[in-house]
Amino acid sequence: MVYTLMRNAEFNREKVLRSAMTAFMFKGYNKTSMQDLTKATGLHPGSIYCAFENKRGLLLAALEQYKQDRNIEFQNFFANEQPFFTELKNYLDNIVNECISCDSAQACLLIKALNELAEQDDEVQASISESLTNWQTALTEQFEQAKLSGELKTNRPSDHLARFFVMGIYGLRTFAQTHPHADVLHQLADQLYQDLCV
Amino acid sequence: MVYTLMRNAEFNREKVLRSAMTAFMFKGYNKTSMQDLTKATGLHPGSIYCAFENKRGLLLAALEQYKQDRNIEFQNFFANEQPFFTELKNYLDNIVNECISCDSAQACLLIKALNELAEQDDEVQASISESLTNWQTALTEQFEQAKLSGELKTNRPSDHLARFFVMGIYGLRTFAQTHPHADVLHQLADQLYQDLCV
DNA sequence: GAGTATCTTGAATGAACATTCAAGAAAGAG
DNA sequence: CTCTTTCTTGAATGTTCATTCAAGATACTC
Repeated sequence: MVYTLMRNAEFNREKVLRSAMTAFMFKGYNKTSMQDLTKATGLHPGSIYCAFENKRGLLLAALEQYKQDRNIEFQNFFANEQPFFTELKNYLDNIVNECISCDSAQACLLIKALNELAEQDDEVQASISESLTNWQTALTEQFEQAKLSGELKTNRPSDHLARFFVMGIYGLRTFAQTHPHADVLHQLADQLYQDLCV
Repeated sequence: MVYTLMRNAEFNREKVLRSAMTAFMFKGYNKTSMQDLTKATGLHPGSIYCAFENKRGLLLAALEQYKQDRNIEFQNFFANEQPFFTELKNYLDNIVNECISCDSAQACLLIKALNELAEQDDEVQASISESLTNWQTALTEQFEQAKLSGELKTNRPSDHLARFFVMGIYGLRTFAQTHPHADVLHQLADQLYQDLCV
């Protein structure tokens, strides 16, 4: 008797991870209890521990899923179907709107978790830093491409531009948490855009 | 028999609040236990509850103390004893060095608590937002003064300059948590400075 | 020095928490 | 249909936490 094919877990891993993501974004990692997570994911404690080892493992898995989802979103914004400046502006506008919404589900899990856990957990810190660095690199490539195509004229190196842009977005997201008027956020984003693209 | 003058609390309020500040900055509000706080402050639970109502009250008091301490620091940096550009550069350099140190005691409690608690606690959010707005206003005044004295030549309004500077610092502090090379932080701060003062 | 109002102490309390585990359900193989 | 493996379930566990409170210590008034 050889048993090769056995039962699979019944839940949808992506769905579960996206529910966990929103739960973590809503209350932060520490304030999100296992009870919150069982409610959000629909999984029972045992299933979570079986699939993800523990609460921290669920966070790490959710971070991976988040990273993947945001990557796909990024590729859609920079599909090279429109002029670079238009694509960059749309991308930034989207972030500004997420900020304005004040909806925790539209925040950035990476930044949120980084701020909460960077000093507490080296592995989480490393995972997040890597994702953010990849994002920064992807932006660098976009700036570089725009320079090569002649759309972007500047003597500043592409990686400096990407870095500054990233810093601006970190700042924007924190600024948004002081609940400023939407105009203020638009103006700040616009200034960031001008600083990079003129 | 009229008893007017009674015993005072024996602890030094400022010292206690500064200890609490560092404890909160080290682990964040939620992860800092009352046990951590009794160790850090040297106070017994009962004393803390008597003086500050509860853990949250201690945070609110610590935030007030932090705000006051940072205000004094700000006044020292902008004492009008040196050219505006020098003072601004020194101020920014100081922040960059705090970022480079990776010492949680040198982080910004306001930003840290804002990121952790903004969505959870309206009163804490309001207290922090007010402090940060005051800081921004103080910066606006410095830019305005520099324009009046002819040191700063720009057609951008002072409050826009201050806002952008503040956003940059929020961004810088988050960026620092990804542990970049010190040069990168210096370069980012320099670019922020250039963008405002040219 | 006696009396009293106030502050200090830290063990006790109960709630909330992450995690475990044994019993039950389900599905593929023969 | 039966057996075995795997997954699911959720109550039980032990820990940690914020908070309380009654007993003790202290300093001021008269």
